[in-house]
Amino acid sequence: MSGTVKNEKSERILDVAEELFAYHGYDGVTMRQIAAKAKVDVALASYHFGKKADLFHAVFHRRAEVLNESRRKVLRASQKQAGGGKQTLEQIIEAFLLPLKLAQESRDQGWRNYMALLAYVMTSPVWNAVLMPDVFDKRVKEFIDALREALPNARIEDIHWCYHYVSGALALTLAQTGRIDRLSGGRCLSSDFDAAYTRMVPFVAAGFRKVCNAES
Amino acid sequence: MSGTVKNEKSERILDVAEELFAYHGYDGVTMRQIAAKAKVDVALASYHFGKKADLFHAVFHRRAEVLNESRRKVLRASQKQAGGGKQTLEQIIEAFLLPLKLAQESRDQGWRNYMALLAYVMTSPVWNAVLMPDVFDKRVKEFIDALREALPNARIEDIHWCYHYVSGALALTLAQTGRIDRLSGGRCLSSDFDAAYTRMVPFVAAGFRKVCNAES
DNA sequence: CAATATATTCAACAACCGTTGAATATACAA
DNA sequence: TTGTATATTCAACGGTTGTTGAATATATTG
Repeated sequence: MSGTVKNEKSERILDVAEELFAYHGYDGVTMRQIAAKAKVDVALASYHFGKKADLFHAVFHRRAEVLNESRRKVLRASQKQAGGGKQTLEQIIEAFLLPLKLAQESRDQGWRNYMALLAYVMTSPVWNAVLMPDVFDKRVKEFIDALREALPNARIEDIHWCYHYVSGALALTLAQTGRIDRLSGGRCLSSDFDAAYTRMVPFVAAGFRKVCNAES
Repeated sequence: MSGTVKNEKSERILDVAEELFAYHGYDGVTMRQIAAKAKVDVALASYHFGKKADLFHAVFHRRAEVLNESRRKVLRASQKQAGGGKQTLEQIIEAFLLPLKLAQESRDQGWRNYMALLAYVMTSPVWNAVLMPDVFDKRVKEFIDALREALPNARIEDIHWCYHYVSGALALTLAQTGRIDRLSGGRCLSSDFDAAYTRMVPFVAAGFRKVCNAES
C-alpha cells in the first residue's frame, strides 16, 4: 500500500471506483466489480489502497483537493476584484459555484462522475459527517463569512439556512438523476450544468436578499 | 406473500426496514439486519414481501400514497381558497411543502425516517428513475401547472429549473445529515423542519420571481 | 372438537463478499 | 548481468449474502 501513486493501473482503479461509487454508492459496489471493470485482479486494489473504505477515501480526496484549491483561487480573485469594497451577493455565489462549472466544462467524464459522488456524500447521513468537515469546512466557512459581510443585517441562522438551500440545490444538480429531463419532457437536461448554473445564481441571490433582510 | 398486511410482525418489519434503508441505503442493509432488529426470523420478511427489492418498494409506497393524498387535499384547498382567482406563489409553494411539515409535526418517528428515505430516493440516480415517476409525477405536474399560471411570463424551462432547486433544497432538508448543525455550531438543527420550512417558502418564492420574470 | 389456512421458524443452499499470503512477473539499480 | 524493490496475479480463507423448501406453530373456520 503506497500513498499517492502515479501508476497506470492504480489510477484506472481510482477512475473506475469513482464512477461506480458515484452511481451505486459505497455498499452498492464490490471490489470485484471495480477490479473487473478496471481489467485488474481483485487483490491489486487492496495492494494499492488498503481496505475498501480506504479506497473510497482515496477516490473522494483525490479531486476534493483540486476543487478546494480552485475554490480558494476564485474566491481570492473575486475579493481582489472588489478592491476592498463589498462584494455583491452574485459575485460571492458565483465564486462558490464557478469551480464546479469549470470542472464540468472540461468535458472530463471523471469530473462528471466525481460530481455525482460529491452529491452522494453530501446527501448521505453516514458519509457526510465523516468526509465533509475535514475537506470542505474551511472553504465553506470563508464563503459564509463573505455572505455575512454582504448581508450585515442578517441573523446568522438565516444565513446558514439559506446556505443550506444553496447546498441542496447544488447537490441535486450534481447528482444528475435525470429527473428534470423526464419532468420537462426533455426540455431541460441534467447534464446541462451550464443551464443550472446560470439560473441558480440569480435564484439563490434573490432568496438570500428576501430572507436575510438585505438593504439592496 | 400477501399484498397489504395488517399483521403486527409484518408491520414491524416495514418500520425497521424503513429506518435502516433511510439511513444506510438499499445496499447498506441486509435482510438479516432487518429481521434481527424486528426480532423476527429472516425468512419471514421474504414470506410477507417477497424479494428484498419488493420489500424496499413496499416500504417506499406505504407512506407515499398517504403523502400524495395529503398533497392533493392541501392543493385543492389552496385553490378553493383563492376562489377562482390566481394563487400567490407563496400559497402554491406552501401547499407543496405543507404536507411534509405536517408529517414531521406528528412527532411520528416513522415519518421522520420516511423523509430521509425519500431524500435517498430523490438523490439516487438508480432509484429516482424507478420510483419517483410512478408515485409522484402526477402531483408534481399539477404543482408545476399551478406555477405556470402564477408566472405567465415565464419560460417553461425556467420554471422547471426553479422547481429543481426547490426539490434539491427540500431533499437535503429531508435527509437530515446534520451538516447544518455542525456548520452553524448548533445554532441550526437538521431536525428542525419548521425552521427550514419557514424560510424556504420566501426563499424560493423570491427565487422564482427573479428567474421567471414575474410582474409582481 | 377436527380441519384447514395462515404465520413463523429452522436449516440449508449456492453464490458472493473483503482480505490475505504466497507465487510470479516486471521495473529498476548496481 | 545479477540483485532488489515494486507491481501484479493466483488461490484460497472464513464469513455473509438473499432465497427457498420443509417443518412447526398459531389462528380461523366449519
